[in-house]
Amino acid sequence: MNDPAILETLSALPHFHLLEPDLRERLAALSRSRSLRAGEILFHEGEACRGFFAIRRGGIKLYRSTPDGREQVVHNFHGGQTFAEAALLNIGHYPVSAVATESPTELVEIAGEPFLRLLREDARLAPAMVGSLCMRLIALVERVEELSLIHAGSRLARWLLRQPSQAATRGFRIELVLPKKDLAAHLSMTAETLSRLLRRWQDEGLVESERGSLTILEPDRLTSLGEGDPEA
Amino acid sequence: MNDPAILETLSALPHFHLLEPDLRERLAALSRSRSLRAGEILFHEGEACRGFFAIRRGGIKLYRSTPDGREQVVHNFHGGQTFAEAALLNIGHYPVSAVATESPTELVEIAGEPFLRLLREDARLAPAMVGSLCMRLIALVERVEELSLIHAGSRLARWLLRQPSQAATRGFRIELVLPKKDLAAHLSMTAETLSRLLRRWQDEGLVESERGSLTILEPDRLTSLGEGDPEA
DNA sequence: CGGTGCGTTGACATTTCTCAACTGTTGTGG
DNA sequence: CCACAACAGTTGAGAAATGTCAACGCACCG
Repeated sequence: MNDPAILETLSALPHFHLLEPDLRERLAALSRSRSLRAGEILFHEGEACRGFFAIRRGGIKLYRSTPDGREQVVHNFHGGQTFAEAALLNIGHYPVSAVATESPTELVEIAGEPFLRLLREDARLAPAMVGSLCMRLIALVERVEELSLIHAGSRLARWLLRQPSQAATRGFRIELVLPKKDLAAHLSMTAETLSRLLRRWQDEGLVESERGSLTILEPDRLTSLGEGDPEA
Repeated sequence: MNDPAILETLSALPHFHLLEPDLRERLAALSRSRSLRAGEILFHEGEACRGFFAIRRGGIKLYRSTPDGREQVVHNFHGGQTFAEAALLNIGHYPVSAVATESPTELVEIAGEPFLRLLREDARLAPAMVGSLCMRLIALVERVEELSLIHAGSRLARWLLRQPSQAATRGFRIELVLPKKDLAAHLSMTAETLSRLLRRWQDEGLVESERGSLTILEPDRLTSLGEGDPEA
């Protein structure tokens, strides 16, 4: 329970990394570690919200099940990210389901009621959260813009250019944290369409597509693809 | 400086409209009006953050200059929206540049340092902002879900069901605040596709489509359309 | 070695976009 | 009051993008 790793994980979060140590320790005191294997369910859509979560390692997929058995991915979270704060702070239940996507996936769960109490009692906590919520908002707005693009190629180009990338020999290399089929779902297209897009761009020398990574060779042409439909 | 319109503008913001009047007045006291013409720069990327902004009328474009001299549009804001909170609350400098896109563009600037002080001193302010930021987060997440749907019909059905509607004789009537072509763009489809969808649904007795309003006649079938692709 | 899951490719069906023409409304100026 | 332009909305025909289904290769893992 009193895992020092909890404190460490919390300290690294955008929500809390500006907090004074004593406050971080009070947060750690109302948190606990959880470990899941790939496929294990963390919570179900509609469940009462008992707390929110920070990811130490692994990944969590938020999804909603449709009546016809398909599932719609709402978001994927990875190490260093938090989720379900909004559920806790506003609506009191989880609006989506959450499942671990990797083995192991290690989480810190911050208990809901005690956290809300702390939020009311200590005036330093809320301002810190305001800041990090703003960051999340900005990221989501960018996602909306991206999804609003009509052409699958534009959406992919935009996504590629927004990824933090490491310089490589001839271009920018992007390590994929998702399998390509999940990337396709994230971009609201089928795995086949993504595959064909990447193949065409590779043939044209725009990108290099490998298993687990993508390399951007001609950022400028990608930018124009991302901006409009000209497709050239 | 002591423009009553400032108080009015601030009161209409989601961030602040639940605040007690005395607190709103303290906010107004540390705010000032600004007016720009199209093309005027509000702030430059990298500049120290002096405050954040609410738009009274007009528009603001946030953009980033790329090394090769081109500019990448990050977002466009319009009346009733706020921006640059994240810069103030989190990183201390503007990560993008901002320019007015219309003449005139009228803003309220909330001074950064005094605002942060007020945020620390008055414990009512931050929780209010956390609440409204969470609401925006949830709304955006729903929008992302909506846009993630592959079929145009699903997106439209979901949108229709999310609108606040007034009961009418036989169904729920939705007053359109946008022209249909703008609604189509919002749903990431063309005006023609929207028109054909509405015509088909009207022929099938699902909805009633008029200029300026839509009426939902069979919410249940719309729900199933919005949930999956069965299209029946 | 066989199984499982990701990624690719091909053939085909469907949706959706594009382009163009047409209608009806609204607003403007003579 | 009418003619006319401007614009939203509709409709049709054909093209293009994208989804669906099915088969296959390839890596990883027990």
